[in-house]
Amino acid sequence: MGEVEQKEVNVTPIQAKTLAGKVYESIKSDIIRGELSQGSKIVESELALKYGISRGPLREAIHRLEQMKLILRVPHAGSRVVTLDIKTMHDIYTAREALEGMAARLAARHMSDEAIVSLQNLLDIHEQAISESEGKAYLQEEGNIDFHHRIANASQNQWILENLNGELYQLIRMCRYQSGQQPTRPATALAQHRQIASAIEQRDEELAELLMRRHINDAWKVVKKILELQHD
Amino acid sequence: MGEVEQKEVNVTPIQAKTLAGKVYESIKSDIIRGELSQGSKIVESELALKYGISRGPLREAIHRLEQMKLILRVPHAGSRVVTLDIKTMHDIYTAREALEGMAARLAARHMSDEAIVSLQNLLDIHEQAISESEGKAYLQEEGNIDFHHRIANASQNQWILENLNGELYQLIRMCRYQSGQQPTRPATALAQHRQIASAIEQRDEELAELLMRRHINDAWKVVKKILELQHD
DNA sequence: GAATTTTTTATTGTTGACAATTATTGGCTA
DNA sequence: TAGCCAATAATTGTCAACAATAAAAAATTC
Repeated sequence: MGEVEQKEVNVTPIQAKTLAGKVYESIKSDIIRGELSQGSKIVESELALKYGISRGPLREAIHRLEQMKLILRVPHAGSRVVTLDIKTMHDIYTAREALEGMAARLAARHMSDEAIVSLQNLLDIHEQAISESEGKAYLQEEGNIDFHHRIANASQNQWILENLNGELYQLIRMCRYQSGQQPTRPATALAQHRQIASAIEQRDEELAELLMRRHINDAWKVVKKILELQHD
Repeated sequence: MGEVEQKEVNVTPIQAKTLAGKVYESIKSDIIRGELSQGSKIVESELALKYGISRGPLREAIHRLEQMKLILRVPHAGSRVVTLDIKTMHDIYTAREALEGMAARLAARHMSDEAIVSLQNLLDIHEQAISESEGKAYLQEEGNIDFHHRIANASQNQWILENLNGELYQLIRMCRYQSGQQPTRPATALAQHRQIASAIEQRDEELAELLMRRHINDAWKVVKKILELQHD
């Protein structure tokens, strides 16, 4: 038998074996894609009818969405889809800067040599994708996400991992999706990714954290401009 | 019109106006105080009977506890009280270091002059309490918590605020409570608090973050020793 | 006697009806 | 007509019974 270990990491392993879980995924998708618009009211009986389930599991789905900060709920008054204004997004990017900076530091400490090689291979593929197809925005975006996921995984910190993958990335995806952000500055981002990977390879924790924080801060500046342009 | 802005921050404003909310608070207290021991199984019907409510709101309370990472739930198999082993606590303290370090940086940027004065007054009171009553462990602990709360509030970052006050502090309180940790090194902690307050007063963001991270890292070392001593 | 299959039991997931609360509307008074 | 109060409607919170799933126990077979 091969000693190949299954690198299955618990990144929301489709625990949608229950009705509430499935509906949670559906509504989450609707919110991120903007089908349920920001700030719109959530009425339990409506959604229960729409998804063909009773109010019990739907309620549980709503609670999970509240946990993911995708909806805001006030007792006896119902719930609304979250509104991603500039202040909210700034808070999120700042928190992300802190957590992912720490994740990069931990990755420099814990990432295996093979994982580092694999990470750099990923960046090679990313570079190729950029030069070959200048329009393939989607692939570039996926590559970007993949890079950050690997750093978070390599941190081996369960709390940071869950919060990055869970709340933060989803809210960022939602913002990106609904503001129609193109894969801005792909070459610049790639260069920064290479720097970070290099710092990790050299086991330079301090530098890895510094570069990651700078990288995320740069990303925020771009997002901020887009949001300001949009909401004026 | 006075330009005085209401600085009311949403620190869990006792939204226990519903049955589920009250029972959530009760169970949370039981878990933190160890009445429901770590790793013990949670049976819905039992708890519903114990607290005199039906399974509906109890289920909601359980979901909230899961959200706060106080219990772990697996579909169709029930839920268990979380077990705070050393690895878990290390993850939590590391995440706290990242978030609260950033909070200190933001506090140095945003905290009002009056709030800074008030913060230093708090430290004076803390110092007095230490010298006067060497045994009043509880008060010292409360002062410690109060200090960190004020920093988190001053960050004006909703995400960081909610996650520090919500999940992280509660898990830390639970660990502290159940391991019977005395208010270790009160003089040292106070000195570090003064340093941090001073950095904030001087609006030195870099220093404030650095000192806060060092402070939390020191606290972790103490906790780690206690846990190692306990679980051997 | 050990292992596997089947039956039983315990626990969670789901449902629809009922109660409580809040928001809305209509009517009344100043 | 404007403002306030009461009645109504809509929505959330709660309950108890039912269905489905998974764990535990018993029985059967090799």
